[in-house]
Amino acid sequence: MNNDVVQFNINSKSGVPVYRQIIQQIEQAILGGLLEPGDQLPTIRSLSIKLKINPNTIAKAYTELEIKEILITQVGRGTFVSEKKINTDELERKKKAEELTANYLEGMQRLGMDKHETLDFIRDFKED
Amino acid sequence: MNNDVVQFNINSKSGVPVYRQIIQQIEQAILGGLLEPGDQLPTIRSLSIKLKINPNTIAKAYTELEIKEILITQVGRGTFVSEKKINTDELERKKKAEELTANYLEGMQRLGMDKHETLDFIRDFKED
Amino acid sequence: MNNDVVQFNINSKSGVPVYRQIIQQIEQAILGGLLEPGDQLPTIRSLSIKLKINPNTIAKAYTELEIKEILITQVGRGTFVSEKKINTDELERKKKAEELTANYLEGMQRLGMDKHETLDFIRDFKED
Amino acid sequence: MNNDVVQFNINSKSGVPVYRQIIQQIEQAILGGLLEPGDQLPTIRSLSIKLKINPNTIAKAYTELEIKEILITQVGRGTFVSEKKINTDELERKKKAEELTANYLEGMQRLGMDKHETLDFIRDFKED
DNA sequence: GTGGTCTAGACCACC
DNA sequence: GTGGTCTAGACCACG
Repeated sequence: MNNDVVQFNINSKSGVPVYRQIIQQIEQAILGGLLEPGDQLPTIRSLSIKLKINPNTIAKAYTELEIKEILITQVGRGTFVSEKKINTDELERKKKAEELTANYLEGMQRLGMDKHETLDFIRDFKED
Repeated sequence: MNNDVVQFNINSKSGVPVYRQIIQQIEQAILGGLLEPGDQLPTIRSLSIKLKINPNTIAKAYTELEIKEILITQVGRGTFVSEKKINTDELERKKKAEELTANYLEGMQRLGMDKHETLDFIRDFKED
Repeated sequence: MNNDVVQFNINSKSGVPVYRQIIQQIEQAILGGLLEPGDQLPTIRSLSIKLKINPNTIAKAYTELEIKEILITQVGRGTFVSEKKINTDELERKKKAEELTANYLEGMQRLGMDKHETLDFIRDFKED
Repeated sequence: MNNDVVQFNINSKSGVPVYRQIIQQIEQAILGGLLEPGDQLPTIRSLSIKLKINPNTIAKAYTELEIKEILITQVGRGTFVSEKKINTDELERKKKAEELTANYLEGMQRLGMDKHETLDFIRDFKED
């Protein structure tokens, strides 16, 4: 069995708090359907080892998502995607995608590329 | 003359320090050619009013860019893009673009869109 | 000026997490009108000294209330009662009072006092 | 015979450990005379089903009360209130009642009700 | 094994 | 001065 549905990608130099990067990536994974209601998330300890991050930092991310009722945690069992508040609706997803895209296009524009050039750049971009 | 070549876009909720966002956006603008050696930057006061940000924060960004010799401040005249260290070289620019793009594609993938769908999404995306 | 509108009363032996006691008492104070929108809460450091508790524990309580949009924090200024989501409505207050009362009456009943005896007990109870 | 003399009331969200809530409520029931020396307690299994709680948790509560010599377990027969150490003395009971009452009145005060209003509130309070 | 609480302490961002 | 982030480590509750 493989819990690694979410490929966490932490950039500790970006200035974005690590715990916030985790929150964002979990939220995106839920919106994108990678994580579905009832799915178990990696345990705090396993993720902390994998990402080489202090367990408390992972816990902080999970806790915030629990307060928002996006995750549910059961001590002794693990942390799961909430069955209730599934914001998987298409609108929310589109909104997040637009936000990401707007930010991205702005960044590329500052680097001197308009939308057309950016599209070309992505097309030539090697997927890792 | 118009100082508003750079369209600053500050997100105070992102967790990225504001001064760092300013630095990054100025650097990108220089790399992208929007700002050229000798160009004047907005004064601290005007930018602080426009972005509704504490002047100290703008000053901190400018100071850091001065230390990097990317900007030069001439007392009583203003702050300018340095003639010296222009990192406009194509490689640096491409590297930044690749970083931005990789992050972006990862985010979109988590939202359930592959490269092809993302390209479609950008094409349909209305520029603000 | 006196910030001590809320008389925090922490019982570290009760088994209820300290940070949760703080949360509960702040929520009650807001519902009861002791704390009003815009009011500043004691700073993390001052409260941590007063209650002889680690600042992180206070911060954890404030953070949870911020996620719930009950408090707003401005770094460098302090933490304040949110202007927006004021749950001061009478219904919410009554609900909390009923919860408290039900718990209390159950406890007294287990100690062998019915409602009538409990009312007598309260009447004779010396306020400290 | 009816074992349901004690109306257990577990709140798993309160932060108070479940096993501690059970202990407290049994102790209160003994102090209040609801449970008398020699009375049988519900079996671990039946209580775990009724309260939807892990049997280990019930066992932990009973064990701790055995250590305190408040309960006695007779293998194959069940768990009983000890004949020996009955802390039914009036002073102990009054102390517990005062503690409960002080906490309660503080909570109500934070919700904006003084002793008089609280008495009215209890009078109008419908017993479940 | 799981997550939760709390402490102590370092460093950062912002006013 | 304010709060925020992160680490390290101890101990607890629960399965």
